[in-house]
Amino acid sequence: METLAPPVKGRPREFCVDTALAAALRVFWSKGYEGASMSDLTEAMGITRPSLYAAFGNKEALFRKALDLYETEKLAYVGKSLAQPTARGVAEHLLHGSMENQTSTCEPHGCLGVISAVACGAEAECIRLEVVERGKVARRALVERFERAKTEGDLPENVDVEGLTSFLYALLQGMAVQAGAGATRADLERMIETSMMMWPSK
Amino acid sequence: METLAPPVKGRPREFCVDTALAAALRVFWSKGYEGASMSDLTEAMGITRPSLYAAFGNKEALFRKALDLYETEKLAYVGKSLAQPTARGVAEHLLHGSMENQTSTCEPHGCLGVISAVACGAEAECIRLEVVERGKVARRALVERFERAKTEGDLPENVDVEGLTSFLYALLQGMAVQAGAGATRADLERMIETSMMMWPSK
DNA sequence: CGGTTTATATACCTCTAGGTACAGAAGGTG
DNA sequence: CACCTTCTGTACCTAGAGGTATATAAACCG
Repeated sequence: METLAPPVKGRPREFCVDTALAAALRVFWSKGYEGASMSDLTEAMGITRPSLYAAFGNKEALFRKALDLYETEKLAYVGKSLAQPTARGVAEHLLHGSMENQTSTCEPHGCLGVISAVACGAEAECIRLEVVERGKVARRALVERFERAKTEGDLPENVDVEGLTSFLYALLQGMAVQAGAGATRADLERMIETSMMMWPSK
Repeated sequence: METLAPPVKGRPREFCVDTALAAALRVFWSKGYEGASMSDLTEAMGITRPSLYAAFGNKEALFRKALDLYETEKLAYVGKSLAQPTARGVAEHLLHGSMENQTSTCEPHGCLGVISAVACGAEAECIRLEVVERGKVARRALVERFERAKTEGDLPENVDVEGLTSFLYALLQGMAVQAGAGATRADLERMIETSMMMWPSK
């Protein structure tokens, strides 16, 4: 852990960096990178502007740290999903995990990744590229998992793994859009159930 | 048509409103409502700022007109899709039409509706609501079409129509996200083919 | 205690956003 | 021709964006 040897020189900061970052994440999550203004952020984080800059660098660096936090904390279910014994289990776990993540009553709806991957202004372009890139990494893991499933015999031979991955990804992304637009958990449950009824079985 | 009785008083305008609107649509389509600045718009439309305001009102009104144009011109395939004889045909036609619309070589990728339905700043909130609302209208048409399909016997009795509609909608939305993130037409073709292999049949 | 270091708070910077005032140009009409 | 109406172009407005200079406050060290 990084809690070793805290440089205790100088005036101690009056806020908790992790708490403030969590607050920033919630703002980005609900408004997107560009939609979140520095004033929104400082207000939600309960700190002043110079404190924010001193602790996090600038808006872009803050966003990246929030994105890291989102991945490690809110997307933890992805790792568990990939570890499911069957391809069907992977898909099911992923869809349910995503649904829970996106329809929590105490956190913003929708998906930070999807919100950020959709184009907005020009200044956000490099942010967009980074988010898309992170998404591609996860996608590759999914492709490999399904290829393994094929060799293990729990996916039919004639299934196009790339196509199936894009399909599942589309469901996840679509779910994020719908959750952001106000779909309820029950709505998404029905969607998932219908989807899983169609999932290819051997 | 509205070409009747053009008020020929005063200095004639030096640009074509329809052409300018089409240019504005392309800007909104690629950058979203907030991402498109007035300077982006005037430059693409080839007119000055006061001309834009005189002809279209303001940014929001311009966007709504662009959205109308998008629906009537770029989403014409939706009507044709709903007219397909079978539920499977409807889904297939919709997916292919959407793919073509979103991966044209001469127009922006992705879907204006999805870009605009994803949250950004606070000023865009009412725009977002309008776009979401328009999406719901189309969704209802799809639900009705699938209910008809069920009575006509080309969808299995046990299919949850709402769930199936959310499912198809998710695919369309996911496709838009992927197209915006750089997916090629070939990528989407494979996704569609895989999806249609799973489509419920009687 | 004074000196050093780091955090806070106020007040400010520049730049761009959406939007507009106003003077001039281009057409019809008497 | 003068006159009225509408469009065009420059130049401007206000508000808010991201970011920072500076003075002060709070801890340590010697």
